[in-house]
Amino acid sequence: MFSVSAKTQYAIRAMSFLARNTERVVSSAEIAAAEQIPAKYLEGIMTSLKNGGLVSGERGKNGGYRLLKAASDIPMLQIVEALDGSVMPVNCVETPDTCSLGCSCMPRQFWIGLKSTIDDYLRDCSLQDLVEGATHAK
Amino acid sequence: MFSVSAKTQYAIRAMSFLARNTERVVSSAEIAAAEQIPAKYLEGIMTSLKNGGLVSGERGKNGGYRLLKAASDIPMLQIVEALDGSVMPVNCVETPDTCSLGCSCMPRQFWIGLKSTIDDYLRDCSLQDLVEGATHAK
DNA sequence: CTCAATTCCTATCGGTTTAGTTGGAATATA
DNA sequence: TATATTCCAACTAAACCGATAGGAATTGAG
Ligand code: FES
Ligand code: FES
Repeated sequence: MFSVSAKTQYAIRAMSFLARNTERVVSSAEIAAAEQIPAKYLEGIMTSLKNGGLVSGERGKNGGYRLLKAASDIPMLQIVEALDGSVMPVNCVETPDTCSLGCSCMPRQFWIGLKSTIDDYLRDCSLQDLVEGATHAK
Repeated sequence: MFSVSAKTQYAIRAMSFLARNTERVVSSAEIAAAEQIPAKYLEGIMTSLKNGGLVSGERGKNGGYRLLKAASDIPMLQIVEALDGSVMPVNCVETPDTCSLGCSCMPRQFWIGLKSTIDDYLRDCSLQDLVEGATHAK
């Protein structure tokens, strides 16, 4: 339960690779090779990261990607949301009318609390923290 | 992302119904009607809850289910795990050799931290808390 | 200008999971 | 015996996921 998609895991590895190579532009193919990610699959992931405002994509020969911000300014939450959308235990957290038992039923607060707990954890950890291995030392 | 299955949501509603009717034995059909859950589907869910040691199932006419413990002694985590298995962001949290980049790579600690954050939240909230609506007031 | 390297877009595919149904066996009560 | 119930197993339709395929658009190098 609550499993993280392969896509998101790939994205994190790719981002961490970029964080370790900030001085240059890195091609999707190079990342794929280094991090053992299916090359064609990674292309789509990189586009999502770009659309999420996390990396810049430079097309054409010698093109590639680079981080748009310092790794310490990139909360893990942002990476996760760029790929899988926002953390959302149940639909009715955002749209209460989705619940078949009517708006704001009992469990709703419980899910809202869970969402904010997860969000907080993911927000408090930056890409830099992850790269340094200090992921849980807040 | 991190969405909760319909099965688990149904299970929680069913459990909360039982928590509000502790004095008697309640049939699966009655729960289904009250909580608007597909009756036949709920049967399977109730069996899982029974196998998880949360409810007792009494067969035959006038049979049904009841909570095996006081609602205040049932952490939400236990309900969730009875249905969807344990909270597990990525495989390698349990089995490190699953990681294609070798054991205990960088992101691993990050996922372990996330898992324990989620587990803690789900453990600290009891079925009783949920029924009372005091889900996040720890 | 041409070629190669690259991002970017769209479609498709096989596999797995999920939500739900069907049908019925076992069990208990009256 | 009839009925209400849990319990068990197979099945289905739809959605989702990881991955692949093919190619258009863009850019730099020669
Ligand atoms: S408002 Fe979400 S379960 Fe009712
Ligand atoms: S040990 Fe899990 S991603 Fe490497």
